[in-house]
Amino acid sequence: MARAEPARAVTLSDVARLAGVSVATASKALNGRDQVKDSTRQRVVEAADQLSFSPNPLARGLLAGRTGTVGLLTSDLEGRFVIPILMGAEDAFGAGQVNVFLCDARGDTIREQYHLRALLSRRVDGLIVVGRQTDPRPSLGHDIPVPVVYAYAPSDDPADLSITPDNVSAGRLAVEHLVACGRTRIAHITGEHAYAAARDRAEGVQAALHAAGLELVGDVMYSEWSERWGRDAAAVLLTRHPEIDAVLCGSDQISRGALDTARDLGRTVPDDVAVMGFDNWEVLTTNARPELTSIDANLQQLGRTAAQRVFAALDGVDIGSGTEYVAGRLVIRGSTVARR
Amino acid sequence: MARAEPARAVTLSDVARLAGVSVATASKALNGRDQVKDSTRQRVVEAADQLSFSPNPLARGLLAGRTGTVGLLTSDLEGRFVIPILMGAEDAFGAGQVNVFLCDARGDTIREQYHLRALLSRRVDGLIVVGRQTDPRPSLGHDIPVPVVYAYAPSDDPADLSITPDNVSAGRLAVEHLVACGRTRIAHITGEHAYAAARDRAEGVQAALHAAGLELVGDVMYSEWSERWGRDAAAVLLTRHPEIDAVLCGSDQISRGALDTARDLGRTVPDDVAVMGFDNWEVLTTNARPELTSIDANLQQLGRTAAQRVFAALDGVDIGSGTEYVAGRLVIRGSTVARR
DNA sequence: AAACTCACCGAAAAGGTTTTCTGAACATAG
DNA sequence: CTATGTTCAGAAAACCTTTTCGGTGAGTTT
Repeated sequence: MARAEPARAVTLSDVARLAGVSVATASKALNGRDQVKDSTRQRVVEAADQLSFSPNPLARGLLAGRTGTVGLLTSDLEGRFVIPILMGAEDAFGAGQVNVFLCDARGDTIREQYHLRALLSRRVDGLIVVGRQTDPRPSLGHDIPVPVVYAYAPSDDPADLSITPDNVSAGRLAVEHLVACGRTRIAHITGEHAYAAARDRAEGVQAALHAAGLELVGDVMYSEWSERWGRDAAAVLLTRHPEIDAVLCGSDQISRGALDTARDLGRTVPDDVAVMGFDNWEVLTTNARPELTSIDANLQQLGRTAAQRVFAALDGVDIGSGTEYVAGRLVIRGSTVARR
Repeated sequence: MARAEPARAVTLSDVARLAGVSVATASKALNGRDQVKDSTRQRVVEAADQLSFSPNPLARGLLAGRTGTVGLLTSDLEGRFVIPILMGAEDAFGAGQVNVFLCDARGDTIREQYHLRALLSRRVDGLIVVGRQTDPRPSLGHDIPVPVVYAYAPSDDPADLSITPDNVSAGRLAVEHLVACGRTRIAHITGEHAYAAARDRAEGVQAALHAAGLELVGDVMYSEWSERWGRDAAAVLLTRHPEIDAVLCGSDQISRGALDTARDLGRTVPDDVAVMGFDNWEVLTTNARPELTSIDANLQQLGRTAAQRVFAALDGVDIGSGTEYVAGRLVIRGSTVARR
C-alpha cells in the first residue's frame, strides 16, 4: 500500500512525559534556552531522540509569526531561464532551514494574484518573483507584508528590489572576445526587438565596437529567437557581406542556425568566420560543430543572490531597492578559437 | 523599501466582532456549516469581505492534522524530463487548495533523506518523488506516514505506486508510423544501454518490426544521448547499409545528429530516408530541417496523474500499488512525411 | 533563625481556527 | 398552559509549541 498508518505524530508532551518533566521544560531544553539543568536537558534530548520527535512547524509558526517558508512565484516554468534561477534559490534556501513553495502562474496575471494570495495566507516569510524576460514587469505593490525580491524580470517600480542579468555588459564581453580574436568585421543577428535582452545586448555590442574603433557590418538584425531565423539571417548576411569574419548571435539557438548556414555556404568556422551566442545552453553549445562559444548569464548565481537578499531581509537587514545586475561570463569553445 | 509594514493580519475574531457574532458562529458561517441563520451568515460574509479576511492555514492545519501541502522531491531539476512533470503536478494541485514544496536532491541520497525529513516534519499531506530516469529507484520505504507516488522513475518496490512512461509501446508506436509510411528498411540508433528508456524503446521497436514481418537493419546502436553520437552512428549506418529508408532515433538530440549526417551525405529527408526521434523536445524538433517527427511522452499528463493519485489517497481512496504506464503520442512532422 | 539570593521547574497564556456541546428563544402540539 | 421540538448562537475545548512569570527548595548572609 502506498498509504501507511496515520500513526498520530509524536508531540512535545509525549517527550515531556517520557522524560518526566513538563512540556515547558521540555521545550526549553530542546531549544537551548537556559533555566534548565544540564542533566534534565540531557534526559529530554534522549527522550526526544528515542521518540524521534520533530516539532510541529504549524504550531511553532502560529506562535512565532514565522513559518520558515518562502514563496517562489514564477511566470513560466517552461522557459529554460527560470529553471536555473529556481535551482539557485532552492539551493540557497535549502541550506538554511527554509522550504520553498513553488507556484507557476503560467504568465497569467489572474493566476498570479491567486497564487500570491495563497502564499500570503500561508504566511510565507518572503517572496521571490521570477519572470521569463528581462523586461520590467508590473510590481506586486507595496502592501505585501513580507520582503519581495524580483529575479530575472525586474519590477517596474524602482522602490522594489530586482536582480537581473547585465545584458549590456554581456554584449560588450562578447565583442571584446571577438576583437581579441582578431575579428574586425562583425555582424549581429538577434531575437525579437520587443525583448529588452535583445536590445540591451545590442547596445553593449555597439558600445564595445565603438570603443574598439569598429563598426557593425550591416544593421542589427532583429527577428525571432529561433534556429530558423539564425539560418535565414546568416544566409542574407554572408552573401551580401562576404567580408564578415564574425557573426555574433543573440542566443545559442540563433548561433546554431548561423553555424548551419556557414557550413552550407562552404565557410569554415572558426577560421573563416567566427560564430558565438548567448545563454550557454549546453545542449546546443556542446553538440554543435564546432562547439559554440557563448556568454553564460550565471542564472544559478542570480537565483542564489535573490535568496540571499530575502534571507537578509528576514534578519531585519534593509536590503535596499533598485535593480542589481549580475554579470555574465564568457565560455570559450571551438566556434571562435581554433582548437590547438 | 522592499519590506512593508507588518500590519497584523486580520483574524476571525476581527470578523466576528465586526459582524457582531462570536468566533464560533463566524467560523460556521464562513465554512458553510448549517446551524446559522441566513441573515447572520450574510452579515459575517460581508464583514469578512470588508476586512478581506483569509483564514490562517497554520491554525487550521494545526487542528485538522492536514496542512494542504505536498512535497515534490526531485532528484534532478536540471534534467528536462522533470520540468514538465513538475508543471503538470503543480497545475493539478494548484487547482485544488494545495501548495507544493519543491525540493531538489541533486541526485544525492543524503540530500534526499535530509529533504524528506524536512518535508515530513512540515507535515506535508503527500509526496511525489520525481526521478530523472525511467530506471527503478530505491523506495523511500514504508514507514512514511503520508501517501507517496513515484513519477517517471518507478520505485523498485512493487508495493509502492509508480507512474512512468510506457517506452515499450512508444517504440512500437514509432515503428508502426514508419511502416505506415511505407518504410521497410529501418535502423535504430539510441542512447546509453544502461538506461531502461533506451532498452524499452528498442524492445518495442523489435516487437513492432516482428509483427510487421520486418527486421531491423543492423543491430540496435547504443551509445550516448547526444547529437554527436547521432551524427557518427548515422554516418556508419548509412554508408554500410545504403538501402536504409528510415532511421529511428532514441531521442530528438540523436535525431538532429542523424539529420545532419543525412544532409552531409546528400540523402534527402524524408523522401530518401525518414528520420524520427523520441521526447518531442520542441526546441529541437521544430527547428530542424525538416522538422522532426517524434514521440511525445506526455510528461505533463504524467505529472497530473501523479497529483491526482495523491489527491485520491488524501480522500482516503486506496490508490493501490504497482507501476502505471502512461502512453506516448505520435507527433508527425516533415522528417517522416513529405509536406504536401 | 530570619531574610535573602539563586537555580531550576511548571502552570498558564497565547497564537487562530474548528468542533462539540450547552443553552436560549421560539414555535408547535397536546 | 405545559410539554416537546426546532433553530440558531455562543462558550469552551482542542490542536501543539513557546514564553512569561510565579513558585519551590537549597544554599548563603546577617
